[in-house]
Amino acid sequence: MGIPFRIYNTRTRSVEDFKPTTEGKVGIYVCGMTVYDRCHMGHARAMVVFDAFVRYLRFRGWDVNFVRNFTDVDDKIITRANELGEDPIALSARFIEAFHEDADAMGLIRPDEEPRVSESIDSILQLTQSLIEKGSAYESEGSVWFDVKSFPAYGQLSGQKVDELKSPDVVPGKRHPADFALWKGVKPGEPAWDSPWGPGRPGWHIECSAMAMDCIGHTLDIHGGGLDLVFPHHENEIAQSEAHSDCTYANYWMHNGMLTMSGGQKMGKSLGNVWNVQNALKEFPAECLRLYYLQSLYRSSLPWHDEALPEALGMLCRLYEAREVAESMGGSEDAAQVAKDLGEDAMKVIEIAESFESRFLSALDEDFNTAKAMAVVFELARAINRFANHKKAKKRGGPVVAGALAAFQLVSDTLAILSLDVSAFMEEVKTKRCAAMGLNPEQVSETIAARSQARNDREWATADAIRVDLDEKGVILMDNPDGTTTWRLRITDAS
RNA sequence: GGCGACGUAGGCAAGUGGUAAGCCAGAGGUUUGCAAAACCUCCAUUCACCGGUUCGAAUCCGGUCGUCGCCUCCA
Repeated sequence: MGIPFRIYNTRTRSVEDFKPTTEGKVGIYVCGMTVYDRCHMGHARAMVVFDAFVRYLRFRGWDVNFVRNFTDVDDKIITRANELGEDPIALSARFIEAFHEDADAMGLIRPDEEPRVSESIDSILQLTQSLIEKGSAYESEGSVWFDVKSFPAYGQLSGQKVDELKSPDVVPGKRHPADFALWKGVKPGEPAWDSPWGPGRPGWHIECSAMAMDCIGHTLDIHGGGLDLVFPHHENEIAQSEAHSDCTYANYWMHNGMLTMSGGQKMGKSLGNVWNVQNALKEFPAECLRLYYLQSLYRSSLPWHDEALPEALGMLCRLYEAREVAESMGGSEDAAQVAKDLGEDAMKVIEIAESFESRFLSALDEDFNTAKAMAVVFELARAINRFANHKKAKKRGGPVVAGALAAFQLVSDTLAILSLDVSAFMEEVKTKRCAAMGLNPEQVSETIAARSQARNDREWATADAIRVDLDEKGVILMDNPDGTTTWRLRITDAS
């Protein structure tokens, strides 16, 4: 069936009702990575956003065909391969493997299809041939160019006008500076495939059109990707696809915003400010990255800074702790009866839990507003904590928080946040933060045992000295009411 | 030069015509052997600036200033 939703369409610059091409189905194609290096935090935003979006769509009953490609034949790959003295296809295969490692570690669902350029050459050749036959492309010196002047609607997505583009490059054989290569004649040291125009390789944009139409059809419901791809990549995709099929190429264009650096710079390797996913995941749980991305609207630019992940981790811990508190509550009475006995804080939990699904999902239904949706989760967490202050909540509160636990499950089902077992999550946090801070968990435990002994002996001065010492190392102690001491690591840089 | 987006508290960030969600930081309090966590209270008469429309605008319109992205590979 599919519950209706609205989504911002880059082409019309407005939020629109989504209308599927086929009842109940969503065909979505997302531009994946050009695989010549590891996935970094900027790429990861796109991956997480569309991963969550697809989960949400499926949860809402849509039959989703999710396709995300690998561009494994490309100038940058060839350049990198030549630098390393490696075969380009081998190099990209290596980074596809690395991407899958990172994607799995981030908890991303695998797309239904992950086409690669190197495995789609036939389709690319057919599409190119078709464009030549239709008069939209021309061959010149072993290369084939798309004739932008033959496509009047060129620029519909980005608002660009062909003749007003900046300092076009001068390439022999091109009729118009904005014409772009569908097929590039072979050059020494580059991979090549046979074609009717001689050996060569696909151009810059043709691969996505070929793969998308292969996997989904002439008309995609949604085409996604980073905002930086709007021009020329997506513009060119539209031109070549529509010139070929005479169908609308994509009904909705959904673009995620960029990660921006605090100084206004973009994350880039030359600046030495790239955090790749592999390294981030050594220090932070995967859901921490998800929360960082999903706490803002997917199409806004998102500032990256050193405290971004620590802050997200703090938020995530807050949510998990609230869930733990709720899960630890017992009792089997009627919820309404317990609430009546325990007062308005209990009523408040029930009230927020009851309206949760509606508020949370309607936020996602309106342009996938995860920021707004997550705010409701925090409201629920606070209500639980407040309720937990009641002495009888632990014994009798279970029925009261049942709805809240269902709400957390909903968050997990749609956004894949709060999807872990609480203790497993806490353990992961401890392991990763210890590694990040260079601490030995066993040593910490021994030190804490010594302090517990001092506390038993009521030697407060000794106990406090140990606390201060550990605190300086970033270890924060929590003395529980039952006499045990648990600990966690400082995550925001307050020191 | 062209195209586009954005400018909401100390930082981040929702809100797109009806009187400012949420997170972090900060101050005070409850709790605690001391802490931590949690909870409570406080923290934007105001949404870059200037005009306009309206009973009413952060939200619509016009202008000004500023920031960013794209126009070359880019999530």
